[in-house]
Amino acid sequence: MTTPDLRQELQQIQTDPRIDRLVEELIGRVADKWTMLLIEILTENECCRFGELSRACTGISQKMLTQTLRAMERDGLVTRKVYPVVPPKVEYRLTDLGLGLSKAFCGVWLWAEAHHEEIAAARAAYEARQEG
Amino acid sequence: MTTPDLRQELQQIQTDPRIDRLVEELIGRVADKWTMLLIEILTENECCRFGELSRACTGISQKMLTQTLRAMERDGLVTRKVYPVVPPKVEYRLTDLGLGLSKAFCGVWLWAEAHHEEIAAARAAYEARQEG
DNA sequence: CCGCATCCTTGTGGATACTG
DNA sequence: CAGTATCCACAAGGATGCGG
Repeated sequence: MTTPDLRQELQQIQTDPRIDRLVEELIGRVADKWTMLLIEILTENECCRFGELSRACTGISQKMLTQTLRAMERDGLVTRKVYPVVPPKVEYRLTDLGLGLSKAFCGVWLWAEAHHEEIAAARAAYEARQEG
Repeated sequence: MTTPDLRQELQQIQTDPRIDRLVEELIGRVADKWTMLLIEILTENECCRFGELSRACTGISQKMLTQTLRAMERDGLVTRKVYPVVPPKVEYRLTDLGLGLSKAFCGVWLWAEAHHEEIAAARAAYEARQEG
């Protein structure tokens, strides 16, 4: 697995506390389950309608879907194109900014795919320890 | 900035829906603000006491700190070592698993550092559009 | 010093029903 | 089809006080 040392790169960034706060807030906004899933989906099929997203994003409620998409649009991660036809047609697609985030998330997905068994094991071990 | 194509790697993973659900759940667990911050902090200073973490992790409440650390311990991301002394002394440090996640998060941090201004701009533009 | 227990407030998110 | 609006349950999360 190819893992370059992004860590070093990160270490070298000047740390202005005010910017840190902004960045942390941004992380809080963007690092949530639905946002990550939607970005994944929109990376795989470049252009999606509301209903497609709704079906692809298993378990999400209409409300959360709308809400998350709005937030992403606001943050410039996706564009929302409305066609003035009946029945209505709305298309979502990632912006370059969103695509960048998608790439950044790849590492996390790969990590999760690679280690979910280890984590299940760790949990089992933890439970076992509690009982003893 | 060095960004290898992790995307391709990710694409090639076989997608068993059952595993996908596990992975998504894992993402939901791990992709939260406090977890990410604590991992950052524990990457920078390898070994931390409770109080240190409390101070380093600005804004976190005692409760959330304990809760998050427990969850991380349960998932095998950190170890918790208790010294039987008075006053009590407890040390936390990342496991190899936790360190791997730390690396995976680097990309997201870098992205956030690099683009927080763009996002602020996107938000401003969005607000402006709403008023018009 | 580390952390659990309790109370209480706020917000998150699901279900349902209704519109252009 | 693509939402908005409303209601409601539950859980997240802060504040405080106590205990090993």
